[in-house]
Amino acid sequence: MKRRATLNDIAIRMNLTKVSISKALRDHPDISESTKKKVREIAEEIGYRPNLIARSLTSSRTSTLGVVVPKIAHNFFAHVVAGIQKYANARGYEIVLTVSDEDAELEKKHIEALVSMQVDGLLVSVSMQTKQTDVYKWVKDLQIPLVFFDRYIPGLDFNSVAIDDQRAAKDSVVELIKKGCKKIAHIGGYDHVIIGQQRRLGYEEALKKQGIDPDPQMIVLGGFGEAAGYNGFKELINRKVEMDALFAVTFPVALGAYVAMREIDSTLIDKITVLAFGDSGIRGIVPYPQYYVDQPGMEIGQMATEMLLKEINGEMKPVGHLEYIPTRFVKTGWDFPLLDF
Amino acid sequence: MKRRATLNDIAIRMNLTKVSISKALRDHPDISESTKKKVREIAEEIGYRPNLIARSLTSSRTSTLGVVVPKIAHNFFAHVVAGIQKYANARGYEIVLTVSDEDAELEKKHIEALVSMQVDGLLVSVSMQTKQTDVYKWVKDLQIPLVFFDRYIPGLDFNSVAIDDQRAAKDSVVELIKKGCKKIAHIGGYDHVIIGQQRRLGYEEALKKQGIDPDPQMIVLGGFGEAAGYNGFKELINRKVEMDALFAVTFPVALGAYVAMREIDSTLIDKITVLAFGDSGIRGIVPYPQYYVDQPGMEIGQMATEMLLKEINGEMKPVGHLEYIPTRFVKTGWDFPLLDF
DNA sequence: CTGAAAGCGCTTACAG
DNA sequence: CTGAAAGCGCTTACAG
Repeated sequence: MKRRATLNDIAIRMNLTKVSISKALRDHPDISESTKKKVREIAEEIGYRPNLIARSLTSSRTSTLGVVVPKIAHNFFAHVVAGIQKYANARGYEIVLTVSDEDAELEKKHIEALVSMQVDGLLVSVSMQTKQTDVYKWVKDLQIPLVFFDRYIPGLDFNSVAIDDQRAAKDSVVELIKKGCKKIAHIGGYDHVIIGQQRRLGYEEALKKQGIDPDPQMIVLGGFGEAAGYNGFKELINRKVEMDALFAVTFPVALGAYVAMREIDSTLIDKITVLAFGDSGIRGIVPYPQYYVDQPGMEIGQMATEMLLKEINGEMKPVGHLEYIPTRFVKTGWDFPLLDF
Repeated sequence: MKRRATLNDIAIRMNLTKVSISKALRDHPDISESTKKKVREIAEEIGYRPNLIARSLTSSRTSTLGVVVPKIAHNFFAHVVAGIQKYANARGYEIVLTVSDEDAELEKKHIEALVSMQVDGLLVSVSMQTKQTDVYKWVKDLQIPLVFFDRYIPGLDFNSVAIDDQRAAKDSVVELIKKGCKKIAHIGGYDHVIIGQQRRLGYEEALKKQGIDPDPQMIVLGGFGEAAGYNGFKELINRKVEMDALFAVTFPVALGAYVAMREIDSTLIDKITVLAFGDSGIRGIVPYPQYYVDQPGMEIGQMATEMLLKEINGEMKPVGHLEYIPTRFVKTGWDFPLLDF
């Protein structure tokens, strides 16, 4: 095995000390151009790469960001991570990615591990189960920059980036009403999960604004996944609710509802106009759901990273600022730009 | 700011040296149970967490794996990363995730950065443009364990995990023929990209096996994205090719083909049986493509990580072994287990 | 423009 | 069972 080259290897060959080599390589003004040139040549020749671990120990910076997501194999979070990567890499940071799998305990462990790794900052989207905030208070004590994205914990003075769920829900449901839908049911998440609550509130607000009294019979709460959508739709049918439209809290919920419709009476699929939060991730061959709220994952990731780097560089303070990224109300259509990978 | 606690802080409080504290915390047999207990209590009390950077510098292990993927916001790679995470975390490793964006230069830079970070091993899926193998030879020289997944470079003696593209293509096309399809066109990738070549070869092999002579007119090569599918299908129509089935090299290619069909004559959508590599990632409301080859991303990620850890632990040698993960030929259907997030 | 000294927080190997 | 010594590869702060 080739032992990895160190500063000293270059120093010996040049009859200098490692201090000078270190400076030369970092383009420090102390060193003459001719020396720098020579150093770079030899470094190249022997394949020298700085040991970032050693550098981090002295500089107390790792140029590394810790990320915690609830899931990675989900279209939305995959896009957020893509946005984080893009922004961070362009600025010389690498990403340590961890997945909590919606488990508050795992989330805590990952944050502790990332702090132990001395990441320069943290980007986290909390799991749906997270109620304890001890870890976050500990992170705050240590003054480690942290920015929440998508799912945040209010009241801890961390900055956050998210979409304005309540407003997006309200505006979209208003659009639906304007397009002629009169009886809009809602299959929602849970009220103890912030996005579930806000989307339900937005839905009710929209109805009221349009002079419709929200009917508790038309609302089913129960989760964010396919099963929740399936069970929710069956429950609406059990209750003999009449509807011409359905507002689903997430795309998987809409999907579950479609499965239920197909089971009950497949003509319902074209009779009920569905609005869901989140893109299916596939366009062009599926005309359902008819409308959706586009959640710009990339932009959320980029903005969160931008804010985090500002905190790291002392250009921004953690003051509990919540930055909203605008969403779009989209009709599922056939014309869209073709992507070439 | 609370300065982070170090071994020495505990040592001073206990009138011991940091060496003993280090041993106690690592449960070294040298230390008495009572001392260990006391050390752990104080560590807990003052919120001590080991500085992994310092530990890595002495132990020359980081418990960190470097990952390079061409894309992250793609269903398949997101699943691979999920599999890597799951397996690695369970064994005490963290993941540094990088994205090459299909750019060979970026891929190289990321690998260099990961090596500088002293990762214990590398998991990489090469970009489609990668032709230069210098970096990989350099990694080999340094004896850093590396396992390729999905997209590999043969001939460098690294182990790899992938699906058997040729065989999966062949078996699936044979199935299609058995189901009655007689004129199967193919929209393929490029021959210089290994998966493109293998899938085309499998397609031709299947036809021959079933006594059909492959017709070059029925094959269009041109990429792996939506645009390639769109243009490919138009080209087939230009050539006045008659077909009752289409084998698309990827799901996006199938999607692009569907867009073209809708433009040309939407009844084609039900007349042409489409087989694609890769799941749409959404089930239940889309009956298209009618068949697909399921690529088990999770399992690929897990197996690659398992092999990498074996190399790191000296239980496996890099000998150019290529491990195939089985795929499944699936009919797109309505019944599937409902996921609850 | 170059270098000697000190240290980052930890572990390893050796001694008692 | 406990500790003194040395060092991982680098950077910082100071001196010349």
